[in-house]
Amino acid sequence: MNNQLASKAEAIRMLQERDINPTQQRIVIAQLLFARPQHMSAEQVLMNVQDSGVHVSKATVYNTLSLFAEKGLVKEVIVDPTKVFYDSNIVPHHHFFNIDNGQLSDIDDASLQLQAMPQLPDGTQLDGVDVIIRVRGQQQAQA
Amino acid sequence: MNNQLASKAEAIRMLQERDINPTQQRIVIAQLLFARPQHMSAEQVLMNVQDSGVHVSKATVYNTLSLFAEKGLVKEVIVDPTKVFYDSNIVPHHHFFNIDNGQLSDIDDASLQLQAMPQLPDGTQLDGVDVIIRVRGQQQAQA
DNA sequence: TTAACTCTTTAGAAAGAGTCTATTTCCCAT
DNA sequence: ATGGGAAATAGACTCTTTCTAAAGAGTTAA
Ligand SMILES: [Mn+2]
Ligand SMILES: [Mn+2]
Ligand SMILES: [Zn+2]
Ligand SMILES: [Zn+2]
Repeated sequence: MNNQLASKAEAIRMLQERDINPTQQRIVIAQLLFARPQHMSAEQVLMNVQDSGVHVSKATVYNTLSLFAEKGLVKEVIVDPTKVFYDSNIVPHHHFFNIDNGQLSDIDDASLQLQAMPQLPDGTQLDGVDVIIRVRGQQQAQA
Repeated sequence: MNNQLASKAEAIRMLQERDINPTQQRIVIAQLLFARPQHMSAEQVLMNVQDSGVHVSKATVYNTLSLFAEKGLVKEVIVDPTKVFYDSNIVPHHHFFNIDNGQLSDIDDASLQLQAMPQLPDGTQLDGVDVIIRVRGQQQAQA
């Protein structure tokens, strides 16, 4: 249903652009994530990579996702108290989160703007703004 | 530093208003939470209640916080991947989250408005909107 | 070629938040 | 007092994430 991967060459290029040593495991995880803009949990990454025949350990998946987030290749989305989502779409945008089925989806950036940025607490700098619109309804998760 | 409790009578009244049977444990947790608007984790609630001399189990703290959330007495704030915060301020408002020290603070509601509500995904209803402004800086957590 | 070195990966143990279960306790109506 | 439903409890358990100690890969230097 979702088996397309980004090319190996493209994955390597993306890693090198961010000064990430393109190891086998990092390449295959990048090919999976950057096949298209998507939201994946660590467990989904692990299962998808293993299904593709490459052996990657759980620790490496976590290490790699953290590294990618640190280097700005993916963005962590904190919205479900039970797990972190990694977003391969790093264009600034916000999210719908369906609390009935756990589905996370992007909000068209044009359709949501903040009126103004509030003054930040003293001595702090802006890191980012996350808007989550929680919705209910639709079928339960189909996984 | 933070020992004031809401009165027992007030706590009981708040519980009864929401059709919650005012048991000993629920009353003392309510006295703690509603002493003032604040954000607490389950663990903080457990420790504070136990410090006050009342014996309450971990399971009861979780059950009670879930019940309060379900009944609308508190609001869950999902912002830190390692734990849920319970907000005793249920007036609609948004949050600053300091990723360096884990501090959660309220944004004055007047200073942050959404320009418009995007169209929701088909077949879904609005549950709520959470805006989190992540900031960096200041000392690490003082706990 | 081998040795040394650094970086990465790995299995599995460990940590921590949250949930579940079986039992006991509490509270109230009779 | 007693019976019964609701709530609380200890502690086992689950699940995500992190840590640890050891093995592997790749690179450079002799
Ligand atoms: Mn959790
Ligand atoms: Mn976690
Ligand atoms: Zn997204
Ligand atoms: Zn708040």
